Amino acid sequence: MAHQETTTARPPTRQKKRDKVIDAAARVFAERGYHGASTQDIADLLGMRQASLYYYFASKEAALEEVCAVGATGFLENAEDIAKRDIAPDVKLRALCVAHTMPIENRADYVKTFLHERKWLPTESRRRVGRMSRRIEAIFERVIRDGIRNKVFRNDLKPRLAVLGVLGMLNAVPEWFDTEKQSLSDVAENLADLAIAGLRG
Amino acid sequence: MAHQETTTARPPTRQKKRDKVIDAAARVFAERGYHGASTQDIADLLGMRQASLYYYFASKEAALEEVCAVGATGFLENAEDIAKRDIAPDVKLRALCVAHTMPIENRADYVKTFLHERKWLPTESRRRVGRMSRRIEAIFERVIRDGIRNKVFRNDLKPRLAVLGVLGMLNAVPEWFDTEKQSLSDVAENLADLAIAGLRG
Amino acid sequence: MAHQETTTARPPTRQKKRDKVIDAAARVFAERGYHGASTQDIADLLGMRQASLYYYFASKEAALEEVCAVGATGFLENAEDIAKRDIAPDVKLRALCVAHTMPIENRADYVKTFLHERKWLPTESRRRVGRMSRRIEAIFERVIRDGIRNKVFRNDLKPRLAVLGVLGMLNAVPEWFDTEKQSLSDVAENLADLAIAGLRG
Amino acid sequence: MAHQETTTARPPTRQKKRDKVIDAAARVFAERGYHGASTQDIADLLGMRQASLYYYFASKEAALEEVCAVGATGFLENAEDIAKRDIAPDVKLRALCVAHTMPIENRADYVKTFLHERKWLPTESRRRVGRMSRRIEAIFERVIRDGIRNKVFRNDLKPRLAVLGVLGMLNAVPEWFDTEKQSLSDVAENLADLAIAGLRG
DNA sequence: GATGAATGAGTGTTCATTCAT
DNA sequence: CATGAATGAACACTCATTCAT
Repeated sequence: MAHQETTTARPPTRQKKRDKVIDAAARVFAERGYHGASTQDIADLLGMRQASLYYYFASKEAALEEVCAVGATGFLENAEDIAKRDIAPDVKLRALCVAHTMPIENRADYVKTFLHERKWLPTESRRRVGRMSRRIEAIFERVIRDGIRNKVFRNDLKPRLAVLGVLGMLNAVPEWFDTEKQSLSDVAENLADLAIAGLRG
Repeated sequence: MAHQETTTARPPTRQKKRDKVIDAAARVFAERGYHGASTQDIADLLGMRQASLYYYFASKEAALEEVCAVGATGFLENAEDIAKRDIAPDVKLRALCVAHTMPIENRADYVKTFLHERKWLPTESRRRVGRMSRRIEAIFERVIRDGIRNKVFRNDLKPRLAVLGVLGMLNAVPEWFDTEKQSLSDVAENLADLAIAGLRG
Repeated sequence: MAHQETTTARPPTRQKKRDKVIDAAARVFAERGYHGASTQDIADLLGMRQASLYYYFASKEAALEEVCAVGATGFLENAEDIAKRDIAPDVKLRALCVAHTMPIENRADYVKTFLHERKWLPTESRRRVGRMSRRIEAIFERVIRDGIRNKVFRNDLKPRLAVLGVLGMLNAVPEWFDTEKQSLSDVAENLADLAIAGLRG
Repeated sequence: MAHQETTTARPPTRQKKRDKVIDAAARVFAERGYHGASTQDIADLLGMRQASLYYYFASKEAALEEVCAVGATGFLENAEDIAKRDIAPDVKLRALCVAHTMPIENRADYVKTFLHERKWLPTESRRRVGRMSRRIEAIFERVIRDGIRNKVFRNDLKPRLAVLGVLGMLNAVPEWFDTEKQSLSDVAENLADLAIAGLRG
């Protein structure tokens, strides 16, 4: 598997290699922060020379944007999928909460980078990534408003604030979660309980 | 602790100036992140030359530790004060939540730096600051356990997880809070409601 | 000389493409200077990949030499042609001056590169190109000496100095000449007037 | 003289050192061209580390602008001085020509850099330097127009073109002038003769 | 107290060139 | 013919830190 690169199968190689480079960038950005990470660190992780990275991305900033975009997309796709379902607001919110923790396991580095490092992006790309963030928040806000209207949630809630509270709670997970000590789905269910109970009042 | 040598000593001047330097460091670390901040940035903010900073702190890392310590202390002092009171667990938790948001307004830069940048401290000092973090968490955990025992909170709660959920929610506040658009005490009360309702179930 | 191998050979395609490559190099060298030009710039102009250029020239330096040689040849051929004619020195000088400005219009990039960038050639090829320069100067010097002998020009002239003066004046043209604002032949006649009047005294 | 730096005299040291740095930059830019020159080359010439240069200038571009400005000023000051004199146009033009060659001897590196490298300056500073160039040309143009009006010069002259011709001739001097083989003032007089004779017709 | 001067190490990035395909 | 991939060397520039004054 490791050295099939030279096999007859050509198509995968190119994109696969690029993915590996972005993977390495995500890992290094997640571990050391954007400014604390050097392109040399990324190259080391790949066993490449630093200059060779520039064959795969135009700049460190471009790599950061790509990593952040992947991180945001991980959240968004799940959320948009669930948003479409025709289910009760509290059930939907639980699904959203659980889904929101999932990328933390299989895309941890992308998620961490998206959450903590996107602020260092240059204005232009920060806005692009910011738009994705707002779409995620909008999905949560909609389900909360629906819940209030349906009397599933308290009517003294401030929806925007509730969103920020719930997402704050969920987004903190990658900072303390440890695969070896906990089951992510357990954690997710427990936090969803907390959130839903909090909104029901 | 290390730098209290001059605290009680000569009047204001010496210490006052030192505080301003640390203030500037806190501001710059909060705004640009530890690795994104240069000592030049700090000097600029003070109208000093970069080299002069070293009269006030031994290294950039030392400045970071001091800022983080102040940030943590802001949380800790309030929390320990409340912990001692003899009040019902839910009332106490509300007080803790509200108190935990307070430093966000008057010590925003220290708090942000403590929350986001302490991870870049060298092992030794990271541990020192980490110990303070754990004391804060311990205070929250105790009140939650008390609440469960007193049947004020649900008994299916996992206390540690609940703590991390609540603190995640609260610690996210500085990322989105905007003094000009909201009242911090309103926000604090609303989030406390969310937390307590979440734990009551 | 070196690259005439393919000249008379197979029809256009091969040589034509090669000419385009050298054309692009000339343009880029003229616009950005040899050191400020990258092979990538040349490739961009051709819609090629950078690596493909090396099929057409052995190195950036080799391309520079070729461009310079073409530039020098443009001057030389005209001058040698005129030198052979049996006409009065002042008439001949006028013809030389006018001819010397011609390549500025149809070979501007080659001429500019020859004039300004040949100094960056490695010793060996710089000498080859330098020899052509000196042949051009020699032609001008001969006609001036003839003019002095024939009393068409002042006899207090220092021929070498006069050559350098006249050529300095003419070689500066590409720096300020603008096809859209002036007619090159007008300019040429006027400068020739200046030169001849200067030599006549 | 070389190692008086440590003597009791303080004032000179600071500015003197800065001047030496710019001197070195001028020399390196003149010899290798802006793009062919590395800041390392400049540092080597000074026996400094490359990083230390940045204590004296903000960027390579800033150094280039400063060198060019000095080069232009060398021309301008002389020319403006002469322009004010109340003398016949042909006499004045001779003085201008002679003066224009002077900086070639004592400020050769600055002059060469101004003439050949100013085109690589970023737009903003290129304009600043360009304005100085135009002031020089304007002084030459004025004296030529005066000469035409006074019938000292031919009335079929195109003043702008004549300026460019004369300046082209003079500005080429640094490319071939060799202190050891010629006397600059001889050269200057001879070229002035050429110019004036050319304009008289 | 504060600073001017300097520096070593490292930063992201560019570039001419090579070579297997 | 042409290119994708890679690289070593160099590049301008930044930075935390030091130290004599």
